[in-house]
Amino acid sequence: MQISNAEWQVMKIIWMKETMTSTDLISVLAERFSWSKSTVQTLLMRLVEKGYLTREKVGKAFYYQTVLSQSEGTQLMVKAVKDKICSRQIGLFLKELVKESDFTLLELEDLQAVLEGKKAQAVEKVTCNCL
Amino acid sequence: MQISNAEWQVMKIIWMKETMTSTDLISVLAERFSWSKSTVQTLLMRLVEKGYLTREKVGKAFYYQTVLSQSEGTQLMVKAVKDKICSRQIGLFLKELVKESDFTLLELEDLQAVLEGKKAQAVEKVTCNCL
DNA sequence: AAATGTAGTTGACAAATGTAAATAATGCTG
DNA sequence: CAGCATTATTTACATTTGTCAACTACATTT
Repeated sequence: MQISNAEWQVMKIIWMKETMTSTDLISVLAERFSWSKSTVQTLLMRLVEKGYLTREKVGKAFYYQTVLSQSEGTQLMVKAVKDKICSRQIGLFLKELVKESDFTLLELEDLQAVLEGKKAQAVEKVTCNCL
Repeated sequence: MQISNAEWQVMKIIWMKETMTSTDLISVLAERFSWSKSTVQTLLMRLVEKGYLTREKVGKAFYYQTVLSQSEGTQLMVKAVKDKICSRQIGLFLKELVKESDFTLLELEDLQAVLEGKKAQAVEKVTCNCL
């Protein structure tokens, strides 16, 4: 079961805060996308049904927390990308994404190290995975 | 207008070959996903309507070619990812994607260079773009 | 020309997604 | 406790997406 575009936005916010009440979510998302409260509730409902969130009642309001961790979410995104673009485009994809993003020095070094490690398994020519 | 999952699969194939007849597409996609010919035709039709493909009749069959180039497609994917995951996760995302992919030595060096260049703009802490 | 094959067009339909109004339930306040 | 305010549930509906079968038009073969 997939996480839709709108649902990703909800997940992102909750990951930021660990746990949140629907009221908070509603106000954040109304701010960011002018979604109505019903819209947010629907999205929350669906995410719970899909098993990506749980909620528990504390007082009058529900508190939502993620079942899927943020890094698991990131993994899913990795899979989705690998599924949609040709393996030969991954290099370009990475390059563009790097260009358009910010990193700490630590991250950059970490990534460089990973790339360095990859050199041992460097390939003559990347095999296309879509033919 | 978005490119759906199934539509990406079609685009991928056409990008591989520059131009293809629906018959070829149908056989490739039947092979890969057991889609029926109608399914493929529908997808082609939708992609043409969305303006991502054009077609021209040569003899009895249509030849489909992309309007959106493959690298433009990759750019779209970059945007989509940036939109869906928090900027703080990009580092992890890249790392995982690199781990799970193959590269030529040239690509690896190219990427390392890009990262090297990024160091000049390294940031103390990546700012979260979703709060 | 009639029959047969090929390719393309229409129409369909269920599920998923985006979006929200209306209604109900629950807890707080006077 | 009655009424108000707040929060949650139901219902709704238009689009988009995944999947096709049925039907039509064009080309080819007896």
